[in-house]
Amino acid sequence: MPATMKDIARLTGLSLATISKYLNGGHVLPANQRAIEQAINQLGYTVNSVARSLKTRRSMTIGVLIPHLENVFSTSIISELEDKLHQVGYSTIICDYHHDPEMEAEKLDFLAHRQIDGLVMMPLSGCRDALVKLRERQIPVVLIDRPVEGLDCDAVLVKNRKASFQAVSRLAEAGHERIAIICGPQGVYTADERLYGYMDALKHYQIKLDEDLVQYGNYDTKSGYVLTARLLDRQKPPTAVFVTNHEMTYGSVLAVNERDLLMPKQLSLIGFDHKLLNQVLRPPLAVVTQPLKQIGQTVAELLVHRLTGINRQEPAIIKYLDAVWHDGGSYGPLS
Amino acid sequence: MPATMKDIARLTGLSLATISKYLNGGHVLPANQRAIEQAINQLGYTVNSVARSLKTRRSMTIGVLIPHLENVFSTSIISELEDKLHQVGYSTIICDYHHDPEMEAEKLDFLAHRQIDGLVMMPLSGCRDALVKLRERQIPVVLIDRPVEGLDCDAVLVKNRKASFQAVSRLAEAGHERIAIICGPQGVYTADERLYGYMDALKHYQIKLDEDLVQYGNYDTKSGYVLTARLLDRQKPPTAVFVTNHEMTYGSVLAVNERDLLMPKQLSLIGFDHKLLNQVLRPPLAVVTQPLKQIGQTVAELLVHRLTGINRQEPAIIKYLDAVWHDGGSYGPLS
DNA sequence: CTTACAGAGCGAAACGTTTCGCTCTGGTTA
DNA sequence: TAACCAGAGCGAAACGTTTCGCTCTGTAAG
Repeated sequence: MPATMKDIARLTGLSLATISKYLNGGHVLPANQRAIEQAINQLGYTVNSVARSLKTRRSMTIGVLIPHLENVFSTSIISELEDKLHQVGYSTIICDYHHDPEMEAEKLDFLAHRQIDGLVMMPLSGCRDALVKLRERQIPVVLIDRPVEGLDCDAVLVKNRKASFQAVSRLAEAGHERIAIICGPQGVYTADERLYGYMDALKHYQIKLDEDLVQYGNYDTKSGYVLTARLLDRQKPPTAVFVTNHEMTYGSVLAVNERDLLMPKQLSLIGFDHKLLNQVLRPPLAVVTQPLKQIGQTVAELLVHRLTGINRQEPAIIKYLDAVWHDGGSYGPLS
Repeated sequence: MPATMKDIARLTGLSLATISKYLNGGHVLPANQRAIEQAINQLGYTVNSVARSLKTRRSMTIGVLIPHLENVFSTSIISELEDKLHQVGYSTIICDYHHDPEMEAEKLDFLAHRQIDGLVMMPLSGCRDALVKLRERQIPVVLIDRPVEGLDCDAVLVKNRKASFQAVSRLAEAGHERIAIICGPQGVYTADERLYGYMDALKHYQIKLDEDLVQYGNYDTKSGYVLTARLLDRQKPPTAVFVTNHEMTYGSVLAVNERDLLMPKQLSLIGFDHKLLNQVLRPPLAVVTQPLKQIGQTVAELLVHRLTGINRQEPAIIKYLDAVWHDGGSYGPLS
């Protein structure tokens, strides 16, 4: 059995209170310090963090609930976040809900039962009630990517509308008037914002909106592939396509490759978040990416601020971060 | 403050023992069941898992220590593992050590202090002593990818030697005699195995080993790029290259693309693990991949077996899984 | 010399749940 | 009717740490 503080007490003749005081930075006489340290080394004692958590009412654990762990968007953020949390002594419980609303609710419930000190979440759908309950318990919540209506908590969001506007502007400036967009699902905050940015750009460049060029996918590879194929196989295909997330960008490239279409001569394509395709394809795919490391850092800062602050009742903070443009040769003038 | 079992006891007039018995599946009279359930609903009671962990000496938490969260190899496995653990009530603490041996040791120590019930780890280097201590505490450990010398614990490994043999055999069968390999660091189990498989194939096809065609990288994108460039820029470059991990494969493709070399006419290239390049590039890059989902499942099975088994002293189990071949047009006959 | 105060250590209780062993009750069997 | 047994509930203690309030001691100041 692992040594407990009682074993240290027996070996040193000191009280539990003194040993605890020493371990937690209190002042203890030098001779007692040495005796405690020697006993710790001798017995290989480590604090039982569970017992500590029970008494202090802090588990030193943060729950992180994400829609898909294999998504680069998720992993870059979590990697950054886990480091930052570790630096201040927190452990990170990971839960992947695989884009499934029921699993989202199930794993949120699971985390809520775990005495987490805080929650980081990329929400998908209607978990507002469960989140409100967490907030009632003064558990800090930081949302990533999309806010939850009616929930007063911190969030780190990307300026998706602006990013989309800028990407589509590139296509418009290259002379394209038949610019298609492959959106995410209607009603999803990020998808809506990216669509609005597209519309903003069309309006700005006085290009008439053609509803047939607006396709709604599920933010997965397959819908990127299928919708791109559908657009390209039309009698009157678009001359340019803007794809609005990482997975659909990949699917789109698959469909383009399958038809051996040359970019930018035969089709202009701009993707989202898929930085690898910006670097591997010839010509490089132009992509607009979310600043993943910065998101992770910002989330960590917000959360740590809440966890370590005296007054946890400050108003919610919403941070908007700019996307990053990675130019490439996948779009150009009409030919 | 969240309701405790004492609040339920007050409301129902029942003892803590009865309530606990009910919550943990024991038999309680129907009238008492109803009273307890009603009180739980009324007060929004949830079990304090920290208190439960202290008493039961089980945290229901598994530590997962990996070298790089942004690596697809890691995320696929963890995604699978997290699901399986969740299904049996365990939470998954993630720790990313960024290929840094000191951080590996630090985060292993961090996890060891966390009363984890088990550990899953992709080891990098000399953490044997810390792992031995965990094993002494009867904490199940499952290693992924590489064993640790002198450590008696479960492991899930891929037949890297065989995978390498098979990939290089393809190049040999296509007639190549100047086949280069970009290995990982010497002394790293997987790197050594993949090199041995290369050597086995050369021997099998009676191709003389040319040490200049054996390059040692650091299993990162940069070394894949640099070493491929070095090989290709020689006066007498290899006609074929086998790159032995995901990141170096990507780096290699970057170097090939930069020189506008055509595959397979000017160079035959086979990669490792980078399934995306198998699907996106034209022609598709031939790759041999590790069966990530299967690894995750196997790890979870081993661990759950240890966690739920009566006799935790069974001999260590080492599972070897076959790699998967994804054919592509990136290699072919000499031209 | 006496008083006051600060430093140091300690005992006891608490955190919220689980579990063991005891007691009681009701039903069944002889 | 009496004895036995199983089911049900309960009280108390335990898990390992933290923290509060009390006591003691030594030093400095009046």
